Amino acid sequence: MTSDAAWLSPGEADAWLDLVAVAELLPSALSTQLERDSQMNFFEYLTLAQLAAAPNRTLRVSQLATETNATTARLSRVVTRLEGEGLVAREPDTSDGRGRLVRLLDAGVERLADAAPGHVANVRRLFADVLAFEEAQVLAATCRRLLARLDPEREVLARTRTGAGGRPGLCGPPT
Amino acid sequence: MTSDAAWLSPGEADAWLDLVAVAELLPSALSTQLERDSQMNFFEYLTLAQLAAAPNRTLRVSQLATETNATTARLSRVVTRLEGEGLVAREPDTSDGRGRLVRLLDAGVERLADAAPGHVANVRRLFADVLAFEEAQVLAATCRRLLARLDPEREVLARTRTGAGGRPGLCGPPT
DNA sequence: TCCTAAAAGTTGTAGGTACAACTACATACT
DNA sequence: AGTATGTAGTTGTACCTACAACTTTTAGGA
Repeated sequence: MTSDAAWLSPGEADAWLDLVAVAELLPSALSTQLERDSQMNFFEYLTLAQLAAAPNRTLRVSQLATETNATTARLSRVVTRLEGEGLVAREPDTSDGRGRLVRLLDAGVERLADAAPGHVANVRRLFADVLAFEEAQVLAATCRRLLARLDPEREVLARTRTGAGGRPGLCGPPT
Repeated sequence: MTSDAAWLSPGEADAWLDLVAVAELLPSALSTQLERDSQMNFFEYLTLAQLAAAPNRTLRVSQLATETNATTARLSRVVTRLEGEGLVAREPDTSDGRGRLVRLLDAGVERLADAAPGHVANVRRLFADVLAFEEAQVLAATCRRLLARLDPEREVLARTRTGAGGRPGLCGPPT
């Protein structure tokens, strides 16, 4: 929007590096806490949380992938892990034989509920308690503009039913 | 700053998830382009770029680590890789026998110069061309507040000599 | 119906990263 | 000097993820 010169201006470059630093440090900060306190990484937490928010606690692999910002390959491996711990189950998709459904089991709900308080406290410490509400909203709006470039399909596929379950694991305990 | 309730408000949670999505997608988007076009990942690019900006193209391992938002363990492995490709060299630190210096070699400068146009074009596409300058500055200010929590030592250690070399590889070609 | 093209998942393989343990050196204190 | 404590960096090990190839199923024509 500013110019289309070959290089970045110093101001742009500094801003860019600040964003890159956050992107680099944030995921590991989340996973570190969860691995220490709850024997799971952040991606697994997000997977369980998205399933908990889904109707019938069930989601197609591909839909779960878009909601967790991952590829189906990555998700397949994670589901295998979670399945091995008895937290989720795979079921056939009767409406389309290619797909498979992933369902959150009671043990998974329990595991999410156990992990949630510590995780949310961490999110408050790293994010919610640092920014004023207004500031967080401005940040989110900017992030959504970036996401339109980072993952154009996101607009189309995801957010169809977002927030339906009240975001268990963030806004409240999983039911 | 807003409240210290146990859970997040829906507005906070949505904002949080937008930031998390950016943090998840941004690094891989950068690495994908660099691996395709220049046979290096984003972390390696950043390492070379920070060295290029350093006086005498030389930095201590620990300082290079803070400037790339990494641990020394991770950096040690990356330096070994870059050394194997003849892009950097390790030298003893005469002022402190514990430390080691990493110096960017001419081949490394060349490699960075080759990779820079494609990478910067990607940064423009994903970031600089998406946001107005003002918007990017606001984003950066917010990121810096988050970084204060994510990495408290950052304030102390880094940014001592930041920008000294004009950010080669972002604001211009490496000299 | 048959055949081709596309979509959904899964997995072999390779490579990067984290944690913790370890070596080597420096600093402080007695 | 001599010892204890801390710092800088490296590496063994285990785990996670990416890419690409592959299987299965669906959808769209000829």
